[in-house]
Amino acid sequence: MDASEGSGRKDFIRTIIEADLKNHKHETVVTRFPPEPNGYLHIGHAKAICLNFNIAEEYGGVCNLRFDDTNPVREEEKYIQSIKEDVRWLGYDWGEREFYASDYFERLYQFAVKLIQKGKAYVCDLTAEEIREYRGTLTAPGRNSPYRDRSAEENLDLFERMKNGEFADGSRVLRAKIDMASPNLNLRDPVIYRILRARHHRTGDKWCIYPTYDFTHGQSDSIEGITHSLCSLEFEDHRPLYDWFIEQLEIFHPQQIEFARLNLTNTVMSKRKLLDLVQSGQVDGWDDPRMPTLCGLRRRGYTPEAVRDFCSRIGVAKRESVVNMALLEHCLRQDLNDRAPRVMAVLNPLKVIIDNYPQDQEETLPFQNHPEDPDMGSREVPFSRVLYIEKDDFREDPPKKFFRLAPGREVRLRYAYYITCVGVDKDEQTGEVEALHCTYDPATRGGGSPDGRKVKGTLHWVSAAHAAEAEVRLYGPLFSEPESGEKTDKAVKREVNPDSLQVLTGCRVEPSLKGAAPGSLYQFERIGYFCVDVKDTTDRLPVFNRAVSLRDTWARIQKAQEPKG
RNA sequence: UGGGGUGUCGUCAAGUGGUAAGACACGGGCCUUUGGAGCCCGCAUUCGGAGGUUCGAAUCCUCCCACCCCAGCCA
Repeated sequence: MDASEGSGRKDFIRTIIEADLKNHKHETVVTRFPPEPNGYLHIGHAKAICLNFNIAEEYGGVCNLRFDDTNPVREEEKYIQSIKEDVRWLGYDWGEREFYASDYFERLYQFAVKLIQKGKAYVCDLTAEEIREYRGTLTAPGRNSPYRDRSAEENLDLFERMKNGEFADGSRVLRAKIDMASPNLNLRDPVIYRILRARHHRTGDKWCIYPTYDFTHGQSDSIEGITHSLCSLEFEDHRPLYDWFIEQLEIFHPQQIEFARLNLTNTVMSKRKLLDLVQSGQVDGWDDPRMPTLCGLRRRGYTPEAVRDFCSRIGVAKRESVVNMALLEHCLRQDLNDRAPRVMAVLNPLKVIIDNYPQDQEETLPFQNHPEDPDMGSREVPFSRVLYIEKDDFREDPPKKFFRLAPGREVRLRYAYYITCVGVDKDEQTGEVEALHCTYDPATRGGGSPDGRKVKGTLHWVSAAHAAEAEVRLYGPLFSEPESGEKTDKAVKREVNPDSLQVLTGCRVEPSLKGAAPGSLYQFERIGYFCVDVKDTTDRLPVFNRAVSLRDTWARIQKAQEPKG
């Protein structure tokens, strides 16, 4: 694998792990991906998933899937299903190693009891507001709770009664007894258990007290024998607390290593902001193809291979960064270039009549499914007198470097014939071009020229009488500005990019696309990669989502030609 | 004004005292029955800043600056 080959391309986490293995600090590697089942996974999670699962595989270890389900009011079974589906889709298999923090509730309770017995935890009757007030500030130390010095016996009794449901929700908490003057706020007697009468999706009504995340995560890692607990930067401050629990409890000590989470240009990554987009109706649900969610990317046409390639290319480090969306798109193009069958589709049809092609004649022409991969075979595509080409492929008054069709100009129809534009039909009122008249050269059948003459352009086309109708959805960046406001709240309030979705109706696709399987991927030649939409495609009308466009050199030339202003 | 982090090309990112990898993007060329793909070339005399140590520093020392995280009974 990558980690063992190459010299300079190992990230700091793998460097640490290799040292630990070499020193025999650990003989094996156990990692985990620990999502909270309260939302859908996005590309940022994919970074963590790939990191944890790949490391386990590279070093001959294992990776657990563990749901950190310690807050029943926010978590739901449906998220567990979607998370499992997404991890599986990415191509990872956790085998039997599917765990739940809630499976450890009994043990966690015993851990808490142990802390109380050691005089390291106490039941506190302060209200939430009072606790906050007693905590102090960033610069001022906190004050001890008046309940801090209760005896172990009293604490044990109270804690048991908390568990037994004798007290009202929120009336008391169990706190670790550490140091109210610590400059690290996490060490100022943090709450480790709260009373919460909420039905848990897995343990039902068995518990009315729940451990906090801080009291759960590290110990769950310990219980599972996680050697390297990889998490995001914001937990750096919590590490001393987790270490304190582990030491007090005298249990296996996993090593936490923090890395920077993924940010991407022109989108947002936080669950809250994504939820805002969904709830405000600015997008069409979690799997809207514009969303950076895994279900959104999947529906858009992203492949797990492309996502994994992306995750391996972005690297892992501690500095916070924003990766350019162009890299993600590049990964998809690279993957799909090899695998997507090529087809013809005309998004904005312009009628072309081949004047010298016999009225009632039609024929079939062989097309390669992939010009660089003969193994993908070929197909027959019908040709006839009336065709459609792309509106953009004709200019009555062509600018410099425009290689496509124009009056008097000859171009090649892909795999078909050379045609020359001999006339333009226009609407008398508007002057809009309605159809083109062309002549074809029968000697160029298949697209080659026996006399060796060259044409500068090759156009895609469909036969009007044979083509199928389709709806095509073109997607652009969710937000128009690169810094999409991972940092500021107003960013989400800003509307999504008005050009993020463009729906094209009346598109014409070659007949082989009739009945294309939902989810299947194609390259529309000269346009981009498209995925048959799994939700809205019907028997009568296929819907195609543009996963990513092809690199468009002409667009760049045009842009360069634009008068600057 | 407390604590914890981070600062290397437009964007990611290697480099850990021996004289700045790679990728994306960008620019140029070749090739081409996708203006696609592929191929070739170019792209940081410089590593947040200023001093210092050293024959030699992005790497060590000092000071300074900028940015991020922390005051949930969220995770």
